[in-house]
Amino acid sequence: MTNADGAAPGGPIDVFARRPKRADARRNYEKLLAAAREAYAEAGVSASLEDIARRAGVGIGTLYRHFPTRQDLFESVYVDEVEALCRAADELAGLPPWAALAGWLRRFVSYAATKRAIAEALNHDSPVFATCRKAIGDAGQPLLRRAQDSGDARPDASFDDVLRLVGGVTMYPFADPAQLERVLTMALDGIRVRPAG
Amino acid sequence: MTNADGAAPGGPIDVFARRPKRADARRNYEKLLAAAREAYAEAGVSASLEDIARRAGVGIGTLYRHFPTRQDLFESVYVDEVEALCRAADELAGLPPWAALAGWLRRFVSYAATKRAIAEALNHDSPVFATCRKAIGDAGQPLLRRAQDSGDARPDASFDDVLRLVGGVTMYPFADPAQLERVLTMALDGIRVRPAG
DNA sequence: TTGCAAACGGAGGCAACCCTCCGTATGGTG
DNA sequence: CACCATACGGAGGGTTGCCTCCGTTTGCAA
Repeated sequence: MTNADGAAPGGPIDVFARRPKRADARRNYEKLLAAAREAYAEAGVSASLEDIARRAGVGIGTLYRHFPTRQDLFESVYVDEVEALCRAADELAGLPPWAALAGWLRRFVSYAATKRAIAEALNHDSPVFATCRKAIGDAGQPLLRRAQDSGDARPDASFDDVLRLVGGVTMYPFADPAQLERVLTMALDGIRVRPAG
Repeated sequence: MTNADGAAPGGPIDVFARRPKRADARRNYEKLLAAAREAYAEAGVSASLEDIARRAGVGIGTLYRHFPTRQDLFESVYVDEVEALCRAADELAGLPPWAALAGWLRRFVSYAATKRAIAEALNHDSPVFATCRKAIGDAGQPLLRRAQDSGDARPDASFDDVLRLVGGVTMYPFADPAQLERVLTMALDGIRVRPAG
């Protein structure tokens, strides 16, 4: 699923074709991505670009060369996250239907929890976001369908419904992990078909 | 529960003692609150103060006289919302346990939906927020307890758990009201005790 | 080693926002 | 009506962030 040459059609989301080739450029590119991830987690989408460059230890000019617009930087970070999420779906595919769905949704939560900022920007429409949403759907939908076919998940829930419910849960950080667990359980119970007896 | 003189102990949250007395001042005060509500809904907590003054049709100086800090303005708007929410709990008290709880939670959602900004700030600690959180608890807790006593709501859920679950649902606006309804139903189902057969 | 395309850093001009200060206007009371 | 405490508006100084531009540095291929 990961192929050596970064440009294979149908491979990872195509934004990656952009990754620079020269050694120093590439190094800075990665540093910027990491710094941005950090800054978004702390300050939300409105994190200052100059702060990001500072964190990365590069000049502001370098940031702009790699990511001409704020949106470009944001999208690149986002794409990374989405890829990880999609990979998780593959890994869970072997489990029984409900376990696979629940496991993936938990993963979804932990991804959304650290990256509040990501959710904030999901509205903005851009081809990249559209692609990513589709990628998430392709990864998660089969899990939901399977859980519905096996009678575990309620048949009237759409994939989007489920993401909204589960994604909302961790909109704000939980001080107590046990509470996250309780709330998440309630959410999953809301998705599950009620047992007959 | 609402008393004519604004300063009675145990009456509405005491921030309101601050409301100005002169007619023009009072008018501007209200215009600023309304403008801020609007701005927060559109731009989140980081809405520009100058924009708020502009919307209200008053000078920036006037804004600062009434609300010396950003926090002051924010809190005043917030307190208004919380009061409405508390009033709703009283009004619903006559219904059967589950209906009362579910009704209040729906109200809670609609309050949170328009005011994304409010949720954003729930973390910040300040005496006013603490008071408001307590007021919300005082209003809603009894509804939950009653629904738990009657066997409708799951006994292992804390009030805070419930608010998190339901509040998260509408973190992002729903284009389709029917979807909001579906998702909300799932959330409420997660809170409800599963019927025995 | 050498040469140059590619990449780097950050100064600087511009815009938005924050908040203070003060001269002007006005509601309400005597 | 006249007075003044109260309230008003917005100019202006300071800060921060955005983004462009260009002189300097560096990877790498020949």
